[in-house]
Formats: sequence, C-alpha cells, structure tokens
Amino acid sequence: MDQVATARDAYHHGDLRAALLNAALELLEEGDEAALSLRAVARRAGVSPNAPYRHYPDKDDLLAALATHGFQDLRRTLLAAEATAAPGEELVTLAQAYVRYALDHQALFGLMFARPCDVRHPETRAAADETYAVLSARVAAVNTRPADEQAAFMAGSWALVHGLASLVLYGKLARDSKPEELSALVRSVVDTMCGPA
Amino acid sequence: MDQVATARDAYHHGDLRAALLNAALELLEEGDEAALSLRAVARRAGVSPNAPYRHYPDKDDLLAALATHGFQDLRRTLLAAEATAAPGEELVTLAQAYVRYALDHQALFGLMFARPCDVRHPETRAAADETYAVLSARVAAVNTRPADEQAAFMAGSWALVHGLASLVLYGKLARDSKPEELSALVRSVVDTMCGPA
DNA sequence: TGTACATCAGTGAACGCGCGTTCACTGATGTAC
DNA sequence: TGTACATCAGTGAACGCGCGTTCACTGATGTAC
Repeated sequence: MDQVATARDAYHHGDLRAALLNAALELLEEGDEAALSLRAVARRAGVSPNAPYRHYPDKDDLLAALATHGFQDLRRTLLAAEATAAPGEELVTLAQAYVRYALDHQALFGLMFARPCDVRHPETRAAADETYAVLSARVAAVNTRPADEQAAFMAGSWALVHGLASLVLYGKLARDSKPEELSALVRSVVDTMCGPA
Repeated sequence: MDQVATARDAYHHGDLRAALLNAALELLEEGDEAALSLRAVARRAGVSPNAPYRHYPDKDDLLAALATHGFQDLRRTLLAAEATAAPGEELVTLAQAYVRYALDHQALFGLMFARPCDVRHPETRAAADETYAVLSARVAAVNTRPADEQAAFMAGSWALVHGLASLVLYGKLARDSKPEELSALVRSVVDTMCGPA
C-alpha cells in the first residue's frame, strides 16, 4: 500500500524541477563541483538518469540555474544581515556575511563565481547584478566621497569583499583562522580600506 | 634517419617533466580546466598515456605543479611591471598587471586560485606567498597609514586586486570593456580605495 | 677500453568507471464531447 | 457523468566516450670491474 502510494507520488513528481535543484545543492554541500554530475543529481532526487531532461535542456542549464539560485540566496542573506546590523556597522556586517556565505557554501560559491556570466543565461546575470545592488546601495548610503568616485568605490567595495572571500576560501589568506578571527580580519580590512577618506 | 634520430631523442626525453608542464599550459591557454586531462597532456607532449606517472604521482600533483608555476610566473610578471612603473604609479601598475594576467591566462589563473592551497602541496603555498609578498612589499613602501593598519591594508590590497581580477574575468563586473577601459577602471578603483588616508 | 648488469624512463594494451545524452517506451493526467 | 484521446512526465536500456590508473614490458643509459 505504502509502496503503491509512494510509486504513484513518485511518477508525476509534482515539482521535479525544484527537487533537482535541491538535490544538486545537497551534493554541492557535500563535496566539490566535480562530484556534481547530472546522473548524480537524478540519483539523489530518486529519479531516472534522464528525467532531468524534461526540466533542463542540458547540464549547463542546470548549473546556470544553481548559480542563479545561489545569487538570490546570497542576496537574501546579505539583506538579512544588513537588517540586523548596528547603526554605522552595515558595511562591515555585509562584508562579514559575504565572506561567511562563501565559507558556508564553498562549492556553490565557487560555481557562482567561477562560471562566465554570459549572454546565454541572462537570468543568472540579473541575479548577480541584484546581489551587487545590495552592496552598492549600502555603499552609496555610507560613502562620503565625491560623486565622481562613487562608481569606483562601489566596484572597489565588491572587489574587496569578494577578493577576501575568495582568498580565504581557497587558503591563500588567513589559513587556519577561526571564525571570529576571520570576522575580525574582515572588519579591520573593511575599516582600513573603506573608512572615511 | 630523421625518424631514427627523432625516435632516439623521444625515448629518453631529456626533460619530460618540463615538457608535460608546457603541454598542460598550452592546453590551458586553449581551453578551460575541464579540458585538461592527464591523457590530453601526455598526447600533447607526444608521449604515451602513462608516461607522466614517471614524473607526477597523479593528476592532482600535476595540477599543483601547474599552480606553482602560475604563481611564479605571476610574480615575475608583477615584478617586471613594477620595475617599469612611473614613480608614484607602482601600486596602480601592479594592480593593472595583476588583472591583465588573469585575463591573459584565464584557465591557469582559475586553476591557481580555485584550488585549495593546503598542506599537501607546500611548494604551491610558498609560491603563492611569494607572489603576495611582491604586493605587500609595495604596499609597505607606499602606505602612509598607522602601523597597526599595515597588515589589514596589505591583505585588503591583495583582496581588492584579486577581487577585481576575478569579477572581471568571470563577467560579473565591467562586462564588454575594452582593455584600456579596464585599465582605467582598475586605476580609479585603486586610487579610490588605496589612496592616501 | 670492454663488458655485465642494475636502473631509469619510456611503450602499449587493458581495467573498470561514470559520464552526458538519446531512444523507444509507458504510466498518469486533463480536456472535449 | 463517462469516455476517447492528446499530452505531459516519467522509465529503463543503451550509445559512445574519455578518463585515471595499472600491468607487464622494453629500449636506453650509466656504472663497476
């Protein structure tokens, strides 16, 4: 009986597209991007090897969907952190949340940022841009520099924060630091580089 | 005759280790890291599929050697750029050279920075640290900030420059910019973020 | 100077594997009458 | 309300492929005597 019900439920899955995304995210949490094969995703979702093709034209498309999801998730995470920041601490808090996100979702973060953001997946581009917008809005609110430096300051802030995340993530900087040491590092770097001119 | 000589030369190769590295670098210039298989490297070097195992224990070791080479090459590139910089322009010049290196060696740059720099390959770590040292020495020479901000400023400078390179490389920032526009962007960002406090 | 022999650095075939993708199919669903 | 039928969303087997790595091997080299 149970089996019948399960089988029936399983056949027309309901929302296999989302289930595949979740399965892929699970696999990314567990390992690196190399372990993320379409077949593994299908297996994890409990579905036959080619079921994904009903929902994604090919593997690249699934990866793009994952990256899009990642940017949206990072954006929400940043907004949530910003909302709880002490007054005057917003930029540092955003930076810390960004770096923590990278460390908490290593493979996904790598996938998001080590894939070309090109014309073929405009929704991924849009999601990336919206993530950037959270940072740059905060920078605009905080920044005391002349107007003609605004754009450079925005790009620089993203680069700074993203560079920190990348270097730490791959062991180039602050190897073996504990989380609180890392937060302190991010704070001091952001204070030093983004402080009032 | 030629063939005999070629065959004789080919058998004991002389320096297959270096030849494999070069072959791998060529493949990286031509495509992405995914196209870099041990077998493809051996093919490119004109050698049988398992000849590489005389020189590298496994594929991971070859990748580490590539990363090491990349860091040394980047270091030399930075030093050369620095040496030709106009007085007062050293930091900006270094930053521009760093970003250009990333764009000129996309797959290698990705390999260098998207691999964990861990205990298993100390020579790669050392090479990465020496590359960083070029930047931080220059920062120390230029920096006018208080001593207790030195470390943060050094880390921040690397993060800034590396973040710029990464974001541009993967189409997150300054999409479709021409080289000179990019150099101008790097200049304005570095001036804004690293300028005198 | 010549020779036996250990060692080094290659070859070539084979292993098992998992991959992305395609094919022909079938079970479930919804809609027109 | 019931039924025929188109459509949707899965299955399961198979394809060809290139991979990393191992095996047993052989040709080239250098060294001791």
